[in-house]
This record gives sequence, C-alpha cells and structure tokens, in this order.
Amino acid sequence: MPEPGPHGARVTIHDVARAAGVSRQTVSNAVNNPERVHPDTLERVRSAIDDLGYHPSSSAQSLRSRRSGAIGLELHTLGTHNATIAPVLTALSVRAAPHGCHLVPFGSASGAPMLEGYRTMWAGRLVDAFLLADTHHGDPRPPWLEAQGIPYASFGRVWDDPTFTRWVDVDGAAGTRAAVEHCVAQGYRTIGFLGWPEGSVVGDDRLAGWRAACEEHGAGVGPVGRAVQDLDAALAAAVPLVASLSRRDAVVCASDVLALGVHEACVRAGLEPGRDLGIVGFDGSETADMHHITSVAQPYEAVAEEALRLVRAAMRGEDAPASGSLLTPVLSPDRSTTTP
Amino acid sequence: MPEPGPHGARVTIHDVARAAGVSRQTVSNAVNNPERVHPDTLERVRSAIDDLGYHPSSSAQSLRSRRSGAIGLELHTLGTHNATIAPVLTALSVRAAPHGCHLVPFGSASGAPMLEGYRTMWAGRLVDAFLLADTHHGDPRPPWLEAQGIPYASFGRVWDDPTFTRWVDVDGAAGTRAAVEHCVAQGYRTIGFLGWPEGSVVGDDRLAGWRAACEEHGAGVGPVGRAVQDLDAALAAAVPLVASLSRRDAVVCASDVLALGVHEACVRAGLEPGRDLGIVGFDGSETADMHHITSVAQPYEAVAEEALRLVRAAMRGEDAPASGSLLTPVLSPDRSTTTP
DNA sequence: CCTAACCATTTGATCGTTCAAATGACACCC
DNA sequence: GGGTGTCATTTGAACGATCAAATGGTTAGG
Repeated sequence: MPEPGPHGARVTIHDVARAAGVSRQTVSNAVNNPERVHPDTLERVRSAIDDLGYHPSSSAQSLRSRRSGAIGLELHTLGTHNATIAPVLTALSVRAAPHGCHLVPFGSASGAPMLEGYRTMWAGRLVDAFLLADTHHGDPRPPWLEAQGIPYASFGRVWDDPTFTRWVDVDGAAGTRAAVEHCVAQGYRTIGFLGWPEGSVVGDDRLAGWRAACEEHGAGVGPVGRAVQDLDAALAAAVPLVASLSRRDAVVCASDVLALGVHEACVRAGLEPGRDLGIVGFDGSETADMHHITSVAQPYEAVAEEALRLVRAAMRGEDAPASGSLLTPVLSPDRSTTTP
Repeated sequence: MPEPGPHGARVTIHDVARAAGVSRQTVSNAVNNPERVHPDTLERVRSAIDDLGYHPSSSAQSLRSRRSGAIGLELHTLGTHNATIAPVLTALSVRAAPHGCHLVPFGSASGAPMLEGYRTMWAGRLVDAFLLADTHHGDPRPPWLEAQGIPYASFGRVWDDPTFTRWVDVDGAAGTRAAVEHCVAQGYRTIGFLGWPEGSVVGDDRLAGWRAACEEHGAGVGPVGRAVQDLDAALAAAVPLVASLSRRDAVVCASDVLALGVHEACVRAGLEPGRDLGIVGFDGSETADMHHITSVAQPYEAVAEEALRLVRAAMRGEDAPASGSLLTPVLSPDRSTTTP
C-alpha cells in the first residue's frame, strides 16, 4: 500500500501534479470538474492519485472555499430530548457523508445562556449552519439566527414565525389516523384515546387525528383520558379509561409511555392486551418494542434526510420552500393489536 | 454591536493588527501566548479584538497547525448501541468545547462497524483521532488504527490487546457489589442474580461482583438465572427465580431489562416489588427510572470526561497510562428496594 | 490571410493563520 | 565603547487548496 513518507508527510495536490506531469490546477479540476480535463490527462492524473494515495485536505478546502461543511446540532439532557434525538442523530450521521458534510454536536453547559453555544460555534465558523431541535414558543434561537443571517433548519415547526418553512415535522394527526384505521381493520369497536393535558400543540394534533378518523369511520368517538408523560400518571388515567371500555375496544395513545400505562391497567384488569383490548402507542420507541405494543413509528431516516436537504439548501442561499415538510409516520404492528 | 462589513467580510487578524497598530503576529501572540506580549500592548490588542468582534478562523488555524481539533465517533443502529451511547455522546458534546475540540459522529452505511467510515474521515484529516465504542473480540479497528498510527481511545477494554491502556470502562463488579451491599443494608436476606448467558465478558464481571459481595457479607450466595437481553426471555427466566425466593429476599440483575422482567414476574406472583422482594437493575436507564426500579447508574459524565482526557493525550503523542480507567458506577435507589 | 473563438492547461494570487528567524531597542558588564 | 543578552515586536514563508485570469495551440469564419 502506498503510504505517505515516514515523517507522516501528507500527499498534497502538488505531489500528484508532479507525478502526473501537470499543474496543480489540472489536478484540482480532475477531482472537482472532470469534464474540463482531457480524457487522457484525466486518466493519467487519476492513476497518479491512486498511486500516491492522495486525498484533498479538508482544512485547506475549508479555508479557501470559506465553508467548513459542518452542521451544528445542540444536545442537552433535559426531558426526553435524548431519547427523541438519538435515533435522528444516528440517521443524520450516516447520511451526512453522502451529502458532503458532517455534524458537530455541541452541548450547552447547564446554567450557560441559551445562545452561548451557537455563538461560539459560529464565531470561528466551525459550522456553516445549524439544525434546531426542541423548538418552542418564545424560543430565542430562530430570531437570533435570523438576525445574524445564519442558515438553519429545524426539527419541528418554528411556532413563532409561520413564514419560516425550513422545518421537518412528523404528521401526528396522520399517525393517530393510521392507528385508528388499523384498529378498525383489526376489528376493534369503540376506540378511546389517552393523551397529554390540553394545550400541548403536538398532543392536540395527535388527538385531532384520532377524533377525525373515528368520525369518518363511524366507529363513534370513544372516551378520552389525559395524563402527563409519566408511567404512574398514565396508569392512574388509564384505569378508569379501561374500565369504561368493553372487550374488543381499543385505545390510541399520544405516546408509548401512555400506552404502557394502558397496557398495565389492562393487565391489572385481568384483560389480555391485543385479544381483549387493542393498544396503540406513538413514537416507536424501545419501550413499545420491548412490551410488544403496536406503535406509530417516527420515520427517522426520512426526517434526517429531509433535514439535511433543507439545511443544505439554506447554506446555499436557495429560496425557502413554499411550506414545511410534514412527514407521515408508519404504523408498526405488534401483539397489542394483533393477538386474535 | 460591532458587526462585520455588509458583505459578510470576516474580521481577520490583519484588521485587528491594523486597528491596534501592531503586527499580525503580535495579535496572534496576544491570543495564544499572552505572556510574550507587553502588558500595555496586550491591553491595546485585546480592546481592538473586542471592538471589532474578532474571532480566529478555525479553518485557517486547522490548515496552519495541521490539526482539525475534531474527534470521530462512530454511531450505528445495531442492538442497544444507541441507548447506551446517547447519554455519553451528550456528555461528550458538552465537555468537548472546554477541551478545545469537538466531536464528529459518523455512521457506517451498512450498519456493521467496518473500517470504511474511519478511512474516509481520516483521509481528509477531518478528524485528528477516534473514540471507539462497542469494542469486541476480533475487532478489526484497533489493529488497523494502530498500524496507521492514528490516535484513538476506547469506551470499553480492547480485549485483543492487553497492552493497550487508553480505555475507560465501568467497573461492573463494583456496581453489583454496591447493589448487594445496598440490599443487605435494606434488610433483604438471600440475594439472587439474574444475568446474561455465560460467556459475555461484561456479564460475567457483573456476576462476579455479586458473588464476591454475597460471600463477604455472609448473606449466602442466592440462586442464579440466565436470560438474553429481552423482556420476554427475562420474564421467563425470572418466574422460576422468584418462585425459588422467599419474602424479603432480593434479586440483583445484569441489566435494567432483566430487572424489569423480575419486576413483572414479581407482580404476577402477587408480590410487591420493594416490600416483598428487592430488585436492582443495572445501567440507570429510562426504563428503570420509569418503573421505579433501583439501578446501578453508569457514570456518564465521568466516562465522557475521562475519554476526552485519554484521546487528547493520545493526540498529543503522550505516553499511554499504566493501566486503563475503571470508573465506579453509583447506585441510584428507587422504590424497588426502599418500599418498607 | 487574419481574426475570433474555443479548448486544455498553466500561472499568480488568495483564503487567515502560525512558525521560524530576523530586527531593533535597551540594559548590563568588563 | 564594543561585545553579549534579553525582551518585545516584526518580517517572510509556509500550510494545501481553489479562484480568476493568462497562456499557447488548434480550428472555423469572413
């Protein structure tokens, strides 16, 4: 294997040029704009590149082109952020390379000002753009990024600015709708819902999809329960909900944790999930998988791909799309709705 | 706020030099080696830096210094890798900045950890070093990295090479030992163990800690069950295990999923976790937290810090430490061992 | 035949920083 | 006064690539 010199000296574009008997620029063209180079020359340059094992230095490219090719992504330990973002991050990491870029996760030390991490990442142009997660009402990041002219895209709508369209989100209503349709197809009768307390935009969206689908299928709108994202609360809310339902009814839930609560309430009531009561969760998490609960799975791969597309378009200064990207989640059936 | 020009022109070291009436190099020194600069000059340069809002370009620094300051970390979707690595990754992201470096996660397209990703990351010197996770017997990465002279450190021992000491790992035996001691202190009598099938190095280590602690405390070595990392298997193995135990006995488990299996077997046997049977899991995962199961928590923050220290030492070409770093996990008590 | 147009390739400059060596200033000491 | 040091600062030269403009050679058009 042709290795760089013993001193760890890198093979530069210069070395290739000398070996192929052409100039630096021709080598550069052979790599970046092959159509500008005569086929014979191209062949010669390419074999020189292979022989010497040349790879362009990304530092040099960054300096000259004024682009680092990196995308910043903030990580933190609050709430369920970690579990939500981890699969997306993995998908992003896999797909970044084909897009010619890479990710740089960074964390805000607890107590530090919200924007501090973004500011330092951007200051040295360590990144060309940012991906936002966990956007919420009153989020200071979008207006700040906008004011600085920093390109960015977002997981989840940017609630304060309806004109911003560089976001990817999962169509919660379509997810619960699919859940209801699946339940109907499996022969469950009345379909209830266990959601979060009113006021959560995501939660209300998922509830709306369930209600609309119930009405459409004439299955009758079942009872609704509410609980925060916590197993104890879910169980407490699920007990009366399950009691109010009959055999072969079902419950669609706003999350897998809530679904697990229903699952447990079901077992405690002496019923078998799936056979006696259908249960559908939301997110396709490890939890749902472990307990064999049918769940509406987040399309992580598609989300990652779309996010990369959006942020790269922003980096290139392209026009924003006409509207945000609502991706449809896919139901992944398990025993909690398929046991006969 | 002093902004760069309207054309987005960056403030360079040159601009600062002109504003402060000194040369480029003096500015560079003022930033990187303040002791080389006369206090008065330093003050003048610093205020010029603040006035103009200068921040050194990381691309230019990388090119000149031949160091990117980035550390590569492979992510993939196999097994429980994601849940295990996510909290570490978050901790690493937070702590990287103070260390003057940043992470670059990358994914292998195929899914299996192969060398391709490492090769391309290294080829363009996008990263200076790597952090390995999920090392196993016959892992091709350590010998390859070693042969290429690429600096790296590892989460988990490098099994094939006992002379390699740049690793951080969690002391599983110390964790289960702490679990047993906690159980004894809480007044549980016989303490059983539910582990993975024999042959897993990590699993055997955790079992050894449990056994040693049992013998020391004269509590008598309780029964042992085995199951793969899966809730159904755990439950199946837990049922006979629980049946063989008496009231106020306890079970220490090699993982939280196994512990959840014991939890469920316990409930099905009409017993209340904590009051009738102590249960301790391992990893401090969301699962344990959700079900209020006492668990031996991975010291993620310490692991991340130590990993950064090791990999940076490797980058600087420092001598490897005399031995690897075994960190002690901390038991986090919950209802499954504290209900009176 | 002369000019324009085109093609493949080369040359010089530049990106923003840091390294290595040179400079000038001042104090010290025989 | 001339050598020897030390200190603060400056100068020139990289680092490795790409951009923009220039080069020489060939072909087509009037």
